[in-house]
Amino acid sequence: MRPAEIRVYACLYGMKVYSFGKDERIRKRKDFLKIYQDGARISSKNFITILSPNQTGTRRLGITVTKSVGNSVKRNRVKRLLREFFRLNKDKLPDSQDMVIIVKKDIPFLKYQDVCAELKDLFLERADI
RNA sequence: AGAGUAGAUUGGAUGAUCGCUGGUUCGGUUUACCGGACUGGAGGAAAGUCCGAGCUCCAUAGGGCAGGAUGGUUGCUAACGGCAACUGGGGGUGACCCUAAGGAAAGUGCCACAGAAAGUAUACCGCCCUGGGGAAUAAGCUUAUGUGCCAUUCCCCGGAGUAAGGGUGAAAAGGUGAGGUAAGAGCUCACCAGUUUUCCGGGUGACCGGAAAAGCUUGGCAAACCCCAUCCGGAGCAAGACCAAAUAGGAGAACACUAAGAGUGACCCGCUCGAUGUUCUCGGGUAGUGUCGCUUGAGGCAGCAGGCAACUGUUGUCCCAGAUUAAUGAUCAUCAUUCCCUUUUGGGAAACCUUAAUGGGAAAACAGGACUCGGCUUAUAGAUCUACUCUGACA
RNA sequence: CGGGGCGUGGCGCAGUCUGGAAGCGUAUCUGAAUGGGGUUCAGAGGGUCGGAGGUUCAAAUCCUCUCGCCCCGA
Repeated sequence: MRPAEIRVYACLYGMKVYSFGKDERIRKRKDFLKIYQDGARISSKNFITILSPNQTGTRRLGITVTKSVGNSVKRNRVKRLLREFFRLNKDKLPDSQDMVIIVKKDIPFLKYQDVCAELKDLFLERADI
């Protein structure tokens, strides 16, 4: 099913495509620990991504930003950028998959385009496999 | 014009698309979601957590003793270690700035090196007087005799006085002058500086101004111990209150018994509760994307009045974040601010100066609520305003 | 929210309590020794004592404020 068709179906069932509700977030410490144990890790320049299948039928995102990244303004900005990327590109990701993104320390000031380019490379590669 | 001092304000704006989150409401459906509409959604420091309070709980906290904090005065305040005004001291040409600023004649302690001595002043050198011994010398007297006496000078040993002087040191015991003395010394006097006491005047007060007396002259350090005055019970929203099912323990009261232990996060006294057993009554510990606490408050804004001011009173008006893996974002467009480049216009011989416009590009800080307030401190691109001072020039 | 610790040559530390010349090890450089290197020996250089202010005759040390780092408890 192509993205355009998903949007059509979504409109028919009254669902928003680019929303990002609470169901799509990983919010429990237990879940995080489980994904850390079982998931497959992919490292890139600024992020470490952990992927793990789940049984809920939805794609879920969790973000880990430690204190060493910077003060709360920098941490919040990185989280917002990653959330924005997930929100706009989640229809290209496989179903029933949990995804935790860990932000490395000492990263430079990122724009949205930088995040987009880095993560798109990553997931296009996986799609080919 | 330049340099500077003090204080205040602001911390980009609008729109579109896609999202996040609180509230109200409507519909679907049904007790949990979905959708629609309307509406609210970070700061001057939200930060650091350095003080002070509210609020909550802990036998409502009484006494003692530790410990801690504060330290000019008056006022403001719910309170403060905060603020305002004033006083003393210090700095600056000045606007102005800094100031833990009670007590050193309660006690203890410390003051390196140097120096005689670093605190009940001492007595090493020096100065002066004097006892004894020795040496030298001119005159006089004397004698067998430079033998003795006397005088002067020097040296050695001892006694008494003195604090004027002594390359030091951060600091040396009031300073200058005169008298006085064997030599000296506030020993005495004059002037000056300081201290204490008393009196007069001003001020609510810190304190200020003036007068008199006492020779009184007493080093510094209490951000050394300490003394004095005032204040402080402890813990903190992870405080604290509540909740469905299953499983099975618990709680309260009375009686008996025990006096161990616990409540008390400095300790002691005091106070309160009581291990265990029996009987009766009640109905829930744990758990959790749980609920409440959770945002209306010593609240914001505007006007008027009082006060030098901090601030207070009063009237009107407004409701302005409540997340919990933790919400305010992303993209685009336009405008405004600053800077750079290009071209054009005006002046000029040129270098260049300057006004406006076109096009292109770049920059925009410090920083994100987590129970709530009042302060303090720290970070901060750029922009704006007010008052004042000094220097230079001109009138 | 509460509590504690650290900051001194390039690196690791002492000195701070009780104020009085800033030191130790290692590293660096120079020389000696060796055919050369290492080890060893001798010598030298290198410090705003995290920052600012204050007290004091005098501050790494005492006091106040502040910056950064680390740890612990609920």
